[in-house]
Amino acid sequence: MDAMTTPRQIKDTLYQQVARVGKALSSPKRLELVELLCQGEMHVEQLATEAGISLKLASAHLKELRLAQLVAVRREGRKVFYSLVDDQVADLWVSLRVCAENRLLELRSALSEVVSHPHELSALNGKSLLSQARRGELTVIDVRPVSEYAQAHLPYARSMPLDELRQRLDELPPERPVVAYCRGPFCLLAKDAVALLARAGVNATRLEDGVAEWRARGLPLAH
Amino acid sequence: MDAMTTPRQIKDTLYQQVARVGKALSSPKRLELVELLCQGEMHVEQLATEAGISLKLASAHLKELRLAQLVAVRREGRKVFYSLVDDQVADLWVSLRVCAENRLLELRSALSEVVSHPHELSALNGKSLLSQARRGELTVIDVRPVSEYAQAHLPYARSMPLDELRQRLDELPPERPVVAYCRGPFCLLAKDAVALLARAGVNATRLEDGVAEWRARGLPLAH
DNA sequence: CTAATTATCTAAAGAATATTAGAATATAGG
DNA sequence: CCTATATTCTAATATTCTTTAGATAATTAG
Repeated sequence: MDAMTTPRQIKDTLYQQVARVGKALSSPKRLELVELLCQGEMHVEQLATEAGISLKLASAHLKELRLAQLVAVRREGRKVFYSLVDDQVADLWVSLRVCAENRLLELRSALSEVVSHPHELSALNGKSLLSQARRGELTVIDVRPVSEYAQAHLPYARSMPLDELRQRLDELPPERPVVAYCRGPFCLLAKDAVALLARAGVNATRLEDGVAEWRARGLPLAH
Repeated sequence: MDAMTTPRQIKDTLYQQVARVGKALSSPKRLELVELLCQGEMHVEQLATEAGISLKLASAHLKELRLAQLVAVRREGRKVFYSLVDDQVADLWVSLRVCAENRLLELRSALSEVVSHPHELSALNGKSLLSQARRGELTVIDVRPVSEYAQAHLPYARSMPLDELRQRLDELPPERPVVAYCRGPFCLLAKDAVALLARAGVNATRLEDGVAEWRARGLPLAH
């Protein structure tokens, strides 16, 4: 079998290989796993729970991602941790999502249920948000689980996981606007946080970006 | 049917929509069609011939791309022309390819048969190539079919399709190095052109970039 | 109108994928 | 060594995707 001799065979091989990556990104559940991994490394059970699927199915999907070389595995005791191979994969996810958003109307209407309503911080003012946070003119809170905050977060952000937020309201500097962010535009945590804060009388807005979007814009992260 | 109420349902819808784009990019043949469309609009028969598939199959794949909103259709007489919806799609293709190249060893070894051997112009020196071409220190030739050159090409490039090259060797300024490019790293045209030129005693090198890669680098194109 | 060209649609076979359940493997702790 | 835990592997089924062939539709030329 002397494969790979004709131009056609060479080309077929090339596109086939790229399609392996495309195929890895062709399943909704796998995309959700990739987005979770953009937040940092997680073990299989965490991933399965967050994505709302069985541990076995999560394992199968992660295997696919591993075959496409998009994720790396690390065993620690009984737990197996997955992580993105590098930031390029996170960027690819962001590009794919943005491309889909810009094109598919159905996606936009579904997204409107998450982002819902106006006065979200448009993604563009990242730098001004950064300088306002630095000057202490507003409080940036990261409402994801602490483990994700610990791996990477926006500069000047403090960790206030959604499920602790209610009890920790007094930690917020009074009379100062709050900006909450979570895993990205598809994540519901920040939306819930903003609703909770609003009910408590706090002036709160949501930043749609998560760490992956932030980094894809070329903005710095803290660790 | 009051779908789309629970958070889980909303999320599923979102990832499903993005997966539609991922799925469109999960087939080798569709990727090849996308790369061809990066060169400009083409009708179905052209696409089928270039990709080495039947007209029917090409039509079916193009339908998939249309459903994912990646391509647009235009009818002109009996011919149906397809084109990329916008440059963002071309950028996505380039990102996907680069991501795959950086990750999959098999792809790199297959690619080495196309790019083969050393002294290719590394992609990075695009700007210096541009200024050398402007000063007339080297001749840049576009060896793709004229129709593709006509839609977009590198600045200072002249059209010298591969199948006319042999007869038109005398058009090349003598004693000046030639740089040939084609549709991108996966395309064989420029490689063949360089081989042909070398046999004719011309100092020729290949530029791996095609117009999509060139534009994705933020460099200007001519029309 | 008819014939020829170009492309899409429909249907069907075969290949590949998603999902689930049960068995197997690796590790930690007793 | 034995047990519990965390995960992967295997096998099976339902679904979806790719590909081909035949029928159909749209357009142009005569």
